[in-house]
Amino acid sequence: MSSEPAPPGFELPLRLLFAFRTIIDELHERIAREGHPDLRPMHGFVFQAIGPYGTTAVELGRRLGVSKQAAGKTVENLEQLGYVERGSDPADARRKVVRLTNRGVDCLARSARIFDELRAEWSAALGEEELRHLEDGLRRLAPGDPFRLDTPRWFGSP
Amino acid sequence: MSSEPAPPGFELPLRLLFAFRTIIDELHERIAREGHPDLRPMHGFVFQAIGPYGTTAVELGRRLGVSKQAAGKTVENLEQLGYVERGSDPADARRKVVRLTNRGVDCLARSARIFDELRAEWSAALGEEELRHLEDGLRRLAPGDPFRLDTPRWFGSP
DNA sequence: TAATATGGACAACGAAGTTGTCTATATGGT
DNA sequence: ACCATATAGACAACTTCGTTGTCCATATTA
Repeated sequence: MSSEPAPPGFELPLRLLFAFRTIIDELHERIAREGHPDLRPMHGFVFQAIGPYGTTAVELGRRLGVSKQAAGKTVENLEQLGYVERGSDPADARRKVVRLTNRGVDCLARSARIFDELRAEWSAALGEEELRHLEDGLRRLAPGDPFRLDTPRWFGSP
Repeated sequence: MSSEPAPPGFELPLRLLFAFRTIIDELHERIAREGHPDLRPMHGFVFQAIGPYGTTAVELGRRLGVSKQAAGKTVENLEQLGYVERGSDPADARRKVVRLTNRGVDCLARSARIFDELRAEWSAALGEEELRHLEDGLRRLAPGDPFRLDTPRWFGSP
């Protein structure tokens, strides 16, 4: 039993969002300094969704929770920025496989490293024990694969 | 020292976002069942930003971290939905005060109640002690007022 | 009183999603 | 082998929601 009153319920979601933003903004800032200034916040996650072996626009759309057209546009953008390239699949003439370029792989690697660094900083600030508690709590509160980041859709219109 | 290896750094932000989405989706679902089906996810926060005494579009934009024009459009939408109304300020003929209608107040009250209910459910699932730890950790990791939810802008384009 | 600052409206634009439609290619049942 | 169906991708039109730029009315201040 805690003697102090519980905070209002709306604080928790705001804190969650704010903490998320803080991490992503920080990542974005650092990766911009490392030679990727034209990346948008969610691109790192798109790279993760593409993966090292490539995928197709349709599959990417499924993973990200958006339409295949939207995924196609994202791919087009990333292609113009030089992060991905499209090739044809010899086994299926319909498919066009999206793969990371060297620049894309570089970005993905840097992003992973910076995420680890950020986590290490949080661990130092909070204590590793406490941070694991936090992660564990989040896992229990919202179980499942958090990878479908279909935020645009749900943050957008009905 | 923990003997198990730390999870990859990118898991934490995904968990944060996922937990946030879970709460907001749940709120949205419940408040739709209580007579507010046309509310979009962030409208509850907009109501909070308007507050019980009303505000102006410019001030609302400042609070939400968007341009005054964007805030004005949001107000227009909410006005058409019957959640807010605009009146003139006798003390300043330039200002048009945005106030919640009865329907808006009802929605705000329900939203606050549901947020509290959701927090209570999380408290039951996790233990109040643990939940407070979690909230406290988030406060320490991302200190400051989390109310500026300028996600649209930062999730959008550069 | 004149210069500046502020609130609000209108227009044009951009980013990123959506649905709908079309073509090309695989796949599977008869 | 063939036709029906399913899938991948491209293109177009539209919506939503943000942006900047401009303009006017009203306060505020030098």
